[in-house]
Amino acid sequence: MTGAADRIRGRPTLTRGDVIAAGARLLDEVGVEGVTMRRLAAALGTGPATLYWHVRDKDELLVAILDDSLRDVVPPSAGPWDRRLVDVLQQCRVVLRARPALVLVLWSARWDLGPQTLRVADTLVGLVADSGLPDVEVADAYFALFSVTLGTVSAEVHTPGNVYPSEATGTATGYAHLDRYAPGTDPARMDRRFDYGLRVIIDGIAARVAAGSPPG
Amino acid sequence: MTGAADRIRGRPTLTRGDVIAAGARLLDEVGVEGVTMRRLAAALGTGPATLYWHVRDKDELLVAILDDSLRDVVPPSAGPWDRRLVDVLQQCRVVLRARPALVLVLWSARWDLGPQTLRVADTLVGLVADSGLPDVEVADAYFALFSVTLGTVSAEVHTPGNVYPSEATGTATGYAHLDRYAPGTDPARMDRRFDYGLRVIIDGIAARVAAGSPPG
DNA sequence: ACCTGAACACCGTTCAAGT
DNA sequence: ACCTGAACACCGTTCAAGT
Repeated sequence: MTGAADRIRGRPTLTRGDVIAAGARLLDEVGVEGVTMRRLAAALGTGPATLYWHVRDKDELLVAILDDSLRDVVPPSAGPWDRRLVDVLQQCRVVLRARPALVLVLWSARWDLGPQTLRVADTLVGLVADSGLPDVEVADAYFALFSVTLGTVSAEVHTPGNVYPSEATGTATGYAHLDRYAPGTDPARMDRRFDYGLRVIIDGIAARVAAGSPPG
Repeated sequence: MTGAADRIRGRPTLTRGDVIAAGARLLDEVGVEGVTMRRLAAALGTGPATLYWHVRDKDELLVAILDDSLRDVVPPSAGPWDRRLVDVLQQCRVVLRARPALVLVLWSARWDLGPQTLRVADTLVGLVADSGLPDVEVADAYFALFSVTLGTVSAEVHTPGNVYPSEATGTATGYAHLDRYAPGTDPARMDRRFDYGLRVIIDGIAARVAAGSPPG
């Protein structure tokens, strides 16, 4: 009784790929907290126990969905290192914003991630290295860029349309600097803020490279 | 029947402060995933329903614990803006590393946070403003520093002793840049990485300020 | 004002048993 | 090899009822 034979009749055998694809679809439909082993099973017309034949646990499922999502990230083949870097990180942001649950998977920073995830990470680290930074600094600089990218997604996803109180009410809140510089996280601002974050880090990298050896 | 009168006898009345303090203690003892309304109730010798008289829900409890934890963060009273900034962020890192569940609360970036949390945020934004950056850029630069701080805690807390495979096994993994630049997240490395992340952003800020008007 | 018991509507995971 | 039902050991939250 192979899956293929089954698929010819009305009773298709579930594959690991089916489970992951359905998981991704569920993530898109019901959001972060809606993804449940039981709900996923129901969407596949089976019981929760069945899923555990195809994936070890919920965490492995999320790692697999992340990997599948990153398949579409394709680095540009030409251009200066910083433009290519920003381009790839922008693609990552788009992918992660659509499936915010995956941010937590990436934060855990284990290295038993899928091949697509590692491919993207490898690409990014390579582009940072192209800056001319000393070898020991490459991973550290990569981490800063990575943090800003995941941070942007985290901030914009949890509370869309999130304006700092003094802007909304027009009255001061008693926190002078917050009132003045308005660190809200509404979508329009996060677009600018993401680009700015990457830019300021890239400027910092360029300054170090230009200085020849690391200052301060 | 006031709380004070009760406390004189053996039957002290529970206060909101008691619940929050016990919550913080539980967080320290059992870690992120161990903090449960039911477990917290048990630690206080009562049932879960009782807690809901003192806090609206679990989220409000975590916001309150975060705020209480940040009470100890005290900005240095003198020194150049960048040294003070790094000092405060380092204190934040220490507090958050002890209670990693709170990182998620901060990422959600709502503004109905406690007074201590807003005080620390206000201080940090003020210090960034002291750099001389144009007003519109202050919140953006703050966000980059904030991201690296929370990112560092996230990465080091989820998987302590997390070395990239090629370092552990001595064999290449097929990802050339990852193999070469070894982006592991073990504690010793995260110490350096945190400082580096802040440094590279501060250098970027300084470069912008020096340039007079923002480049690129 | 403050607390309680009991319930509602869920979770992730395991495991013996089926085909 | 793959699936199932039923159970285990939990969750957060609500609510009528008690003192």
